[in-house]
Amino acid sequence: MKNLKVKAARAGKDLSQDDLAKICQVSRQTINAIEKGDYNPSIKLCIAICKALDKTLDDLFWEE
Amino acid sequence: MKNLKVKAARAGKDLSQDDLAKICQVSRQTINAIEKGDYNPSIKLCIAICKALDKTLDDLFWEE
DNA sequence: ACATTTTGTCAACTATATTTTACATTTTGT
DNA sequence: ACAAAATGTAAAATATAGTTGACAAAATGT
Repeated sequence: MKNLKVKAARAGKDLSQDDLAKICQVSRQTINAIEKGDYNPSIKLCIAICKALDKTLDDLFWEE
Repeated sequence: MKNLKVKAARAGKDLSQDDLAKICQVSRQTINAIEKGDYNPSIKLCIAICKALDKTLDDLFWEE
């Protein structure tokens, strides 16, 4: 399932996938794959994404 | 750096590393490594640990 | 309409998380 | 003191996250 929360938070900061990738020091394809879903990123990368977007883990990656 | 939050939450549920590993369907060594630190688990595993311990990602894996 | 940026996707490669087996040390219970 | 359970740790193997390069499709701006 897609991660629309990351996509929305990124849009809210007016960043492209490439921008966010550079901030998090990963490839653009990795960010794309995370938003696309069916992916299992590392906690370090999740934290990097959260900090770049001024969100927390619960905001962007928690699921009930 | 050690993850004492996971260790404490696990103790709070009276579970051994092996117990928690079985619930999360990973090896005992993986749980041990996470508590020991210097490790970078996947978000899925972090979520499984949180649910097993009735905590959230921010509770156990967030860092300022 | 055109140029530019952004996004989606693929294949082959590299790095590293996780497993399995195994053993030593520490802790806990009686 | 003893036995059993729990923890720490290590090496070799496997699974998969993340990279790199490349190209097509879609979106955005002028």
